[in-house]
Amino acid sequence: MIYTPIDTSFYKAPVLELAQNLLGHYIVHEQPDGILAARIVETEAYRGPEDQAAHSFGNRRTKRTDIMFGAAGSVYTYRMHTHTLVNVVGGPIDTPHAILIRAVEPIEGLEQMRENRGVQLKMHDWTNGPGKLTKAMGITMDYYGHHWSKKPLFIAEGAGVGKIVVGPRVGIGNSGEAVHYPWRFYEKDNPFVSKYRA
DNA sequence: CGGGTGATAGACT
DNA sequence: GTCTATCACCCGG
Repeated sequence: MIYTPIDTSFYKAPVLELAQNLLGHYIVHEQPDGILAARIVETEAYRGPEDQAAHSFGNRRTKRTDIMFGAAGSVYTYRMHTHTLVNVVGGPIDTPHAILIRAVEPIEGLEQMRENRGVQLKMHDWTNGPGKLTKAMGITMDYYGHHWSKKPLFIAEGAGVGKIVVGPRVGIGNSGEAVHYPWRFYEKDNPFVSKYRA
C-alpha cells in the first residue's frame, strides 16, 4: 500500500471540524524495518486560550507548549510519565489549538506493532489509548515540531469513516466548565476506541 | 529542586 | 467492569 501525505491546507479548518475530519484518515510511519499505518478512530479538540483543560490555557507559553503557537498541522508530542502522547496542532499562527489523537486502528505493520507493545497482549489493546498508540507506532518526542504533511511520519487520506459520536473529553480532571465541552469525537462501535471512565 | 503533566497493567469482584 | 499502585521526563527558579 502506497500512502500520500495530505496537503497542509487540510489543517486550516476550524479545530472542531478538523478533529472530526481526522477520523478515518491514516497515520503512517515509515521506518527502516517497514511501514506502519493505522486509522484514526478517536480524537479530542483543545482550544488553547479559552479552554481550561489545554496546556496552553490563557496563552500559557513555555518551551513545551511553544509548538502549538506555530503552524497548523505541526506535531505536538508530550510525555506523561512513561507514555508519549501525540497531538495535531490546529488554528492559525499564535492561536494554540491542538487535537489529541486518543485511539487508532492498526492497518499495516501488525507484526511490528505487536512487538512494540508486547507479544502477550490482545490486538485490541495495542492502540486503544493515547499512550498505547504512540508506543505501537514508534512515535517519540523526537517528532516534536515535525509536520504531519512530511515523511517519515504523516497523515494520509483514508477510506471514509462510520457514524461519528460526540461526547465529553477524558482525563482532564477538574478543569471547570471545560469538563463538559463535547469535544471528543470517535467512530461509533469501533473496538479500538478507548473506554470512557466517569 | 519542586511542580506540572494522566494513562497503563493487572488484580480483584 | 472496576479499582488502584505505579510509572519519568522536562522545565523554571
